Amino acid sequence: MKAKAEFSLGTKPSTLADGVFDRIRTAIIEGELEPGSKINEPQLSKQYGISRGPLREAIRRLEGCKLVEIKPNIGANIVSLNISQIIEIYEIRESLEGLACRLAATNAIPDDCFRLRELLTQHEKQIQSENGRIYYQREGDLDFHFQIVQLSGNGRLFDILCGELYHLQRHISSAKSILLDQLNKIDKEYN
Amino acid sequence: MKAKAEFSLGTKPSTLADGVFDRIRTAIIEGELEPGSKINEPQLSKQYGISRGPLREAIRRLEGCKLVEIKPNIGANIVSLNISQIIEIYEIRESLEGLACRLAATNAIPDDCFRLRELLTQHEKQIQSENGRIYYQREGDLDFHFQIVQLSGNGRLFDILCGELYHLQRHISSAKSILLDQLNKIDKEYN
DNA sequence: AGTAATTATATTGTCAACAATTTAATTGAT
DNA sequence: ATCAATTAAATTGTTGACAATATAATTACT
Repeated sequence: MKAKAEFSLGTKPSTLADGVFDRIRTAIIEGELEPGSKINEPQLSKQYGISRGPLREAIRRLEGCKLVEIKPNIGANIVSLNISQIIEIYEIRESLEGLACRLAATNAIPDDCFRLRELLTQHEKQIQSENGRIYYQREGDLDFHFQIVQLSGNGRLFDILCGELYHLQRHISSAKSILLDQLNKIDKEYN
Repeated sequence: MKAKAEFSLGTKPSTLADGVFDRIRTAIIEGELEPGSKINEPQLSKQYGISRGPLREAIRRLEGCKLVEIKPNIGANIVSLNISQIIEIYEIRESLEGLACRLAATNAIPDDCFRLRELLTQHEKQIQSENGRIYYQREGDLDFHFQIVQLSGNGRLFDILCGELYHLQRHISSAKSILLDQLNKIDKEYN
């Protein structure tokens, strides 16, 4: 009887906390929120037009993805990885993607192999056309790995790699490209 | 000037959310909260004497550890693993503990090796005395693995194994022992 | 009686206000 | 002027109330 149902098409109805979680996550991954910077709850809640309650829940979910670090009574900071921490991630990827490949190899049917090969050639083309520069910071790089992990059939492996490590990977990449941009600017100024 | 500082010794002052997170986590791991059961926020908040705000944050942290699963507008359930999911965890442990061993082997100094050996003999004794029954459901089982992961020097590896997989491991073990207890009871009734 | 619709209850989601703590600014002393 | 102590501001932590949604119970109908 009531006048509701304004939305109807494609808009997922999940909670505010989940929605803002997604938005902040991409903001972190894209480098929009600077690594190491502090999260200001009043500011962010105003920016996203929600209350601090759901925002704090979103931050706790981000903590679960290892994208922010929360210190009691002090606040949350966007994660910032030093070189040794990046190496740590690569060590784990090295191990887990080996596992993923092994499992995928036993699961894949011919059609899967075909699509993988197709993806590879497609990526190759992209690398050639962009001279390899932009490619690695976009999601494209991880597509191939992503597919293999999915073929492994191990859901938890998927969670760890695709739900955590790959995000950090992209976070690193964008942080790296931002640094490169800054270096380029400095170069220009001093020329 | 004010009369405060009632606590003084050993009581960590962190937030309510963190405290209740710890308590619920051990409750889950110990099997006190039945796998698959629903989390009732009003009930739990009353039980732990806190408001629903920090409780919800604790639940979100538990989600990060993969100990509960949250469905929007429905609620959180204690995680319940079927056999194939347990196998998934073992596959990952197999891979990551291999990595941990490799790294630990390059880092360990003679003293570390000595302590590891000591731990092993100690565990062996415990297994003999308890006939191997109680041992595996206690933390003791994971001590040795825990030490090796620490020696690996890879902090993120530590997080994944000790912060998530080992907890689930203990969760599984206690769930298993509870099932065994129930079977024993049934056996007795029918004797 | 069985099932669909409707009402009632309970639970989750969200908000705004208050308390506690930390950080910044100000004051005062050496 | 420098540094410590004190006050002020801002931020985090917590709570209780209200809105929205889902579950349970009741009623009405075939």
